[in-house]
Amino acid sequence: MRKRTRQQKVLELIRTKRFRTQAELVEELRRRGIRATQSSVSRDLARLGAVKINGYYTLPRLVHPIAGVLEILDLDTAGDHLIVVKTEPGQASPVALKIDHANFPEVVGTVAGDDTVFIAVKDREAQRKAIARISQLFTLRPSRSAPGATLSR
Amino acid sequence: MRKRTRQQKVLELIRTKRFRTQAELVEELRRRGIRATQSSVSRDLARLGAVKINGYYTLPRLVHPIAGVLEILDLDTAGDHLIVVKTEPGQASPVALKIDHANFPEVVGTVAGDDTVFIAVKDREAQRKAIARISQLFTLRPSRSAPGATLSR
DNA sequence: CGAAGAATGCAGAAATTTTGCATATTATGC
DNA sequence: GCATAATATGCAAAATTTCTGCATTCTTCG
Repeated sequence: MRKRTRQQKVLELIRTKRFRTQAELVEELRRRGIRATQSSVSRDLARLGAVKINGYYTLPRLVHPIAGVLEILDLDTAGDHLIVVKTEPGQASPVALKIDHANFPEVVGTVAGDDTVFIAVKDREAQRKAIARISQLFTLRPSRSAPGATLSR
Repeated sequence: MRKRTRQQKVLELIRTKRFRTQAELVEELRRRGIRATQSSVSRDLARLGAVKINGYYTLPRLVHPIAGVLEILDLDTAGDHLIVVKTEPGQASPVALKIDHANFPEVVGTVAGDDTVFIAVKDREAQRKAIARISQLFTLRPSRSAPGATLSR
């Protein structure tokens, strides 16, 4: 799909460079062979949760966790029916609990280990929706690992 | 969507009447204004987890002939390779243990959280059989959520 | 207020899912 | 074992959903 690669690139770009406007991003994307419009970039940024800070687009990273707001370190998929969430050691249970409590219709069930939560979903569509919902529930604090691989959609 | 209403009707039908063949179901659906083919009904039944018991299509989750000591609250699937069982808090382990102990050939492995068990199976066929077997092992005590709500996609 | 930047309704394009047909595979009765 | 009924499935077309760009409106900030 086109959207995925573009979003991935957008992610990578705003992580490595500074962009003041969406037009600049469009320009840079084009330069890298990805044709896109401002509308799409606008929607991408929204979906990625990027915001303009000090005039530049940034992925918000919380330095200090807000009390009551749980952090997750990573969010990824395995096949169409699983979502895997990584947390700090010992945080898997509270995270799973919060997901359970949210009672999303897309979520079939969760299992928590120490720093990992497995979330079973019906199908890819449910997976997609669940990811969207879950990422709303927590603050994502990306670790040093492979950039972008886990944020896109 | 067409699929949803049809599946809903199929669900309702096999709950209220007895159907020996998919052709009968097709006929009954047609009578109620829903045009469908055997192929679709076949796929619906698979998706709904219905199985033929004693020559009639039945929803295994509505069948609990043998009363076990342990209770489960819900039994659902995610894809072809997972079965998800919900239990009361803290009951996941004993439930998983019992499943393990039963040593069903269809069950590849289980993981228990606090109130959820993931059960890995080889394929859809194994999944179906495992569901039938597992639901025999326990008493199903459905919570107050809409019946079937979790079965129809 | 005015201009630049960003968001959004909408219609067409693209991608995904569903469906029915034809047919393969499996179950059933004899 | 067959013969046959019943069910499952590969495939291409149809239906549905999602995405995209354009045009336009809404926001922001000087």
